[in-house]
Amino acid sequence: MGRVSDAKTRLMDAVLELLWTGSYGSTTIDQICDKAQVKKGSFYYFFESKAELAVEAFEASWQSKQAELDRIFSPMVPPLDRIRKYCDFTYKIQQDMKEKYGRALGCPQFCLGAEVSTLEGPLQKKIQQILDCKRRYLESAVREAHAQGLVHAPDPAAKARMILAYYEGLLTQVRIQNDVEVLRDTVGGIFALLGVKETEAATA
Amino acid sequence: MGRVSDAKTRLMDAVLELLWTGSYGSTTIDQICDKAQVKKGSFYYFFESKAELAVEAFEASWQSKQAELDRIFSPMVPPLDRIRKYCDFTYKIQQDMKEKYGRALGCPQFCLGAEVSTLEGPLQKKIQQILDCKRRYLESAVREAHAQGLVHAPDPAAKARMILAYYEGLLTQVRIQNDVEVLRDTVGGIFALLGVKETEAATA
DNA sequence: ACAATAGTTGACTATTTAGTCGAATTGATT
DNA sequence: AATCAATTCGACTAAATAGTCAACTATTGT
Repeated sequence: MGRVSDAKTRLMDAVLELLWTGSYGSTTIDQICDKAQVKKGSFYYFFESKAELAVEAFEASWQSKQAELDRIFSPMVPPLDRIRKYCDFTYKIQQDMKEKYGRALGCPQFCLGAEVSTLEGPLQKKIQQILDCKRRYLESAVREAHAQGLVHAPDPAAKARMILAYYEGLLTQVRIQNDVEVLRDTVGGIFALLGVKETEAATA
Repeated sequence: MGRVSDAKTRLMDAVLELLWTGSYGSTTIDQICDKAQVKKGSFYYFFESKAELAVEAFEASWQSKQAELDRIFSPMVPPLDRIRKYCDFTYKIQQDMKEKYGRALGCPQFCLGAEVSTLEGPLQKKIQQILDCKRRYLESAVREAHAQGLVHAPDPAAKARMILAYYEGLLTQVRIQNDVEVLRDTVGGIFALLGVKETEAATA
């Protein structure tokens, strides 16, 4: 019983947007409440701190993102095509955000991770966990590509780490330079890291 | 005439340390003043804001870093060796910082850039400028490696951007995971991006 | 020695931000 | 339609942070 509300969801949406378009440090609880149209009393009814809200918000948004990644990294798709699709997907998101906010925004997890990683605590843990998930998607694709003889990658986990570093590094450059075109040849770089032969790379 | 002081330098040292071990948003003017042993009145005597201090501090620290980079990227050194030396240099710094602060810290410019890039303004400009400088060091090495037939890189600027993305991405992972060993095979990844032949890579 | 200048100080105000609480309201359940 | 848990609200306090200023001090050049 009792009344129902989507205020919690609104708060989570608001914090995600504010963190992405700004930063953790620059985002205040008042700002979050304003954007979510929720009074501060209600904020503290649902969450005990900005950090706790951020953890729940990232967790929830990651859940829905995973659904898309499951499609992109489907075992039904040839492994190198998964990577191509992933790059296209990312590029589109960045374009949309630039359209929507007038600014390229990069990767929310990676940026937040860089900002809060010296604090320790549940938020930093959650970020680490999400980034590790991303790596494992890549790892599975690399492993299969290796098994199929498309690349030489006896240690797929290590290769995936390299790819993720490159990929997140590019996205952060996109944010810093406010230029989506930095992503232009993401796939090229990843394939170079994998040592994909030109002939394989050309295959659509 | 008048009295002399190194308070300005102390403030710049303090802010660099606080930004690196923490973040821009988490660093307050009071904290900076405490660490530098300078009273707030003096802070505002020298600087008009945290942002202005940060710009001057990054500029100064970059000046001294450039001296080291000029040595590492000396035209007297074979181009691929420059890259090797640069990676070693970076690895040592990260180790020292982990030793000193009990934490791996990554790249101060890149982390700060990711954090403040949506603000626009002189600080973000300064960061962009420094990162572009780094890219040009790499670019010159890539260009020469290409000229010497060590790699195929008809567009050295683009290759340098890729390398920088990978390199900064790794450093940020170092920070997020608090693990310097992520840098273990930095050179390997860079050479893969460059398409260095195994035989060339082996050359010491 | 002393004037001029560069730097220092602490005590102050103003503003922003976090966090609290009790009373009011709403809507699902019975 | 009565109940009551879930939620909302606003007005509050407390704390942290930014920023100001006039008086003070030390150093340097003449």
